[in-house]
Amino acid sequence: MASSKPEHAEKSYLIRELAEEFNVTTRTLRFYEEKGLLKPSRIGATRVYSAADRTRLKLILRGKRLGLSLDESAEIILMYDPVGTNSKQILTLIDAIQDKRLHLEKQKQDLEQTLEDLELAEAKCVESLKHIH
Amino acid sequence: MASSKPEHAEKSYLIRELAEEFNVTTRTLRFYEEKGLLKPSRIGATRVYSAADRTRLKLILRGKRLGLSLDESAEIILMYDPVGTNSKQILTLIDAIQDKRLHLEKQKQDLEQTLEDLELAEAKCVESLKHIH
DNA sequence: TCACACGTTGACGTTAACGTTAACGTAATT
DNA sequence: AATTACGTTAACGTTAACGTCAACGTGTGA
Repeated sequence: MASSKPEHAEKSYLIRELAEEFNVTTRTLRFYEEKGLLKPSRIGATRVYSAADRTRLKLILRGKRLGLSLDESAEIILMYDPVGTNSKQILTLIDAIQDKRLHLEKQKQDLEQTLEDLELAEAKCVESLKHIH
Repeated sequence: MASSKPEHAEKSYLIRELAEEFNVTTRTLRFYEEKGLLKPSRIGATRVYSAADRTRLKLILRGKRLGLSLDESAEIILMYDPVGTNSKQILTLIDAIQDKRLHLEKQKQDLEQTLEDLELAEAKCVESLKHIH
């Protein structure tokens, strides 16, 4: 085989492709890059996103749906892959993770409470419908 | 008893009290009022918040912790007490409630996924600590 | 060759949710 | 009477997360 292409090259994406897939604008992707959340490589000037970039984007957007700021999402993403091999740094990281988890657990409670309330509200609506007729 | 005070007057609050209890600034409370989220009564010029106001504030802040905008929280709060006696309006409301519930259910999934991820990240950290020593 | 679709980098505009400052009134202490 | 502590309105400032130009380069099919 004379081809110079590696057999298992990782999938890569152009800015437009990623934007369409996740339903964000290209401006958004460039903005995330400015903030250091994505670091696509380049071919000439045009950005080329790796599978890892895609995953990070996914996580960012998931964070957004949770109401997290971009910085908070960035923090969390950093927690996912081990940065420091130093044991002191790891301990710090564990602390941070536990903090975040506590916060999210609280959020989960709020969420469940709100869902309950809405369920109740809906039931009341249905009930009042019965009595109208 | 010659007292003119009703025996079971509802509890009321000054702006400072509410602000301190919920750890927000008085500016925030006034801002919420501008947006129509709170409607304290007045004694002269100074605001007097009722128990109902307090509850609404609680709901607003719960919404914030979920990442909702003030407008979204306002919507939800409106869902809690029946506005329209009209059956068409009630049907519309039920729809809106179901929409919101769907959205929150999605958010709950995101949240649980993130919690799982963090749990895993923490476990990895703990593990790597073992191998350092 | 020329339009056209796609990419790029600035740079200014916009909205939400308050913060901050100014300028003032009022009620209780000192 | 003066200070202190609280309240008020009005208005401008700030930050985050993009939107929206403008001005330009690049490849490709008619």
